[in-house]
Amino acid sequence: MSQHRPGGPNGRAGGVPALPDLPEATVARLPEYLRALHNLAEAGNDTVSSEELAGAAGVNSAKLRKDLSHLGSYGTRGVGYDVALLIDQIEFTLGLTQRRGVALVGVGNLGHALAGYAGFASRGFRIAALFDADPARVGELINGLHVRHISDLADVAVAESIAIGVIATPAASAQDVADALVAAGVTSILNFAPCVLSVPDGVDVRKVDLAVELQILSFHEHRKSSLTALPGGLGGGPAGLVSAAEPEEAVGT
Amino acid sequence: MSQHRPGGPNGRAGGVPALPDLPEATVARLPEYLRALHNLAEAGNDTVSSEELAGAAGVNSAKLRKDLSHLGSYGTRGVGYDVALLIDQIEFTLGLTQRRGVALVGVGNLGHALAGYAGFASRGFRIAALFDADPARVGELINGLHVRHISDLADVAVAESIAIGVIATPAASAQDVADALVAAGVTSILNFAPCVLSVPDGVDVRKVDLAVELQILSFHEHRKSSLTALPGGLGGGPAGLVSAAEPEEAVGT
DNA sequence: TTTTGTGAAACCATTCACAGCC
DNA sequence: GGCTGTGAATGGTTTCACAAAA
Repeated sequence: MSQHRPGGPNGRAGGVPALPDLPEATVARLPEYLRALHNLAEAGNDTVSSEELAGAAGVNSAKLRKDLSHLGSYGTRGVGYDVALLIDQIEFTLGLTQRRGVALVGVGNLGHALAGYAGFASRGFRIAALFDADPARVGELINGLHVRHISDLADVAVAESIAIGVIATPAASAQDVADALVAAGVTSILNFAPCVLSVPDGVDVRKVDLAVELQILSFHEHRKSSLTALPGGLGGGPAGLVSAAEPEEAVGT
Repeated sequence: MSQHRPGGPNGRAGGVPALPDLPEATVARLPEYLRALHNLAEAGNDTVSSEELAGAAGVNSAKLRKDLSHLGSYGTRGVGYDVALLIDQIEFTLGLTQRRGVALVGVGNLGHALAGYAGFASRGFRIAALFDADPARVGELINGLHVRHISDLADVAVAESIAIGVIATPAASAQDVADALVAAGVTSILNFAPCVLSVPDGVDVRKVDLAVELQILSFHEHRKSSLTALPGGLGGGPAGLVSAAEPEEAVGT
């Protein structure tokens, strides 16, 4: 599987620059750079150095530069990066120049919150439809959208040109929902249910499991607390505030 | 890197096996194995092969075996792993044998949902206190807990022996909240606000950004749709259901 | 024979350090 | 002089393939 397509050196004249395929690790960081850049732009910065931008995104500058170099980047030596230009570059790369439609399935506790999350709209997505399997919830109005029954999924997905499905159901129904999404032509799924989904090749699934995040933190807590018992000590106490002041100003959600 | 502590084969009789430090990638997968194991146990399995367990956890078996070998694992050649034993091992490693207290700050849209999320309680955590900066919300009863003002954080953190803080506030206040958590002695933070936090050494931060997940999916959508335009084609259509049947049965949340 | 545990190989990601350009 | 872009070095992760154990 190793090599990418041979087509190679992407300095093509005309249209689309034919997406060089980026390392996954880089892709996962681009959204973070984008957020930091938007903050900088709002604060009135025209250019930014790799050092500054890296700081605002929480990475080191070498990594940032290497990441950006993969996009065939647009920096100027001795100066830095043009903020506006870089925003455009990254938004194009992430496919955010078209606002993608998202279907949210499961309007329970979490689904309800996601449906109301302003961060989606403000970062390039449009929640286009809400679904639930429970007939009692169908018709409910959430954030300006009516909840529809999941059996309507296929019709709505086409009509609203849904690209991405978000599953916020209990684990027991998640696979059925995934099957329905795939059958409706959805090829990207964000899964909040704590279970593994199986989907055909060509469909991407990303999983977010809130309890897993806590468990990972728990591991480190566990390790830290057993270290304090050790000879070397490592300074056990609550460690007075050190937090370096940050340019990061943050737009409201 | 290769070798763990020289003390090696940890069939020690008495006390704590003194945590070998695991690769981060392994730590991040243990919770997934644990979930799969709980499902298997509920389904009545006593033992499981690496192949089966890997399938249920969505990884390949070589990776699973290497991960488990880092815990000085307890498999039997020719047979597989003892499910109950492995559950204990992983729970111990993750520090889940003690139920950790969690403070949740910010009871807006998302915070509200997190406060009601049953998955936390069922997987080793106890939401011990809710906080908000908005006086209008203080006193509100959510899922059996009263919302308290954030100025009480330090007192409550000690009284309830809070180990982990969850930030579900807007980005603009997240750094202040993080500072307050750190000052109160919290050394692990799960941050849902879309911003970078700076914290002293020794404090762990994990970040979950819902919009970032969608943006990563968007990238792959973008790539897929530009590939369909290419000569090779790669089979563009919605691809009929292939989803292999899975043992995965899933406990309700 | 089945299945684990693990060296060795391959792969991917991060960091270093500096040449090249502004 | 300052800063980007990038080869080369390093370090971590995944995969392979098989010896050893039950």
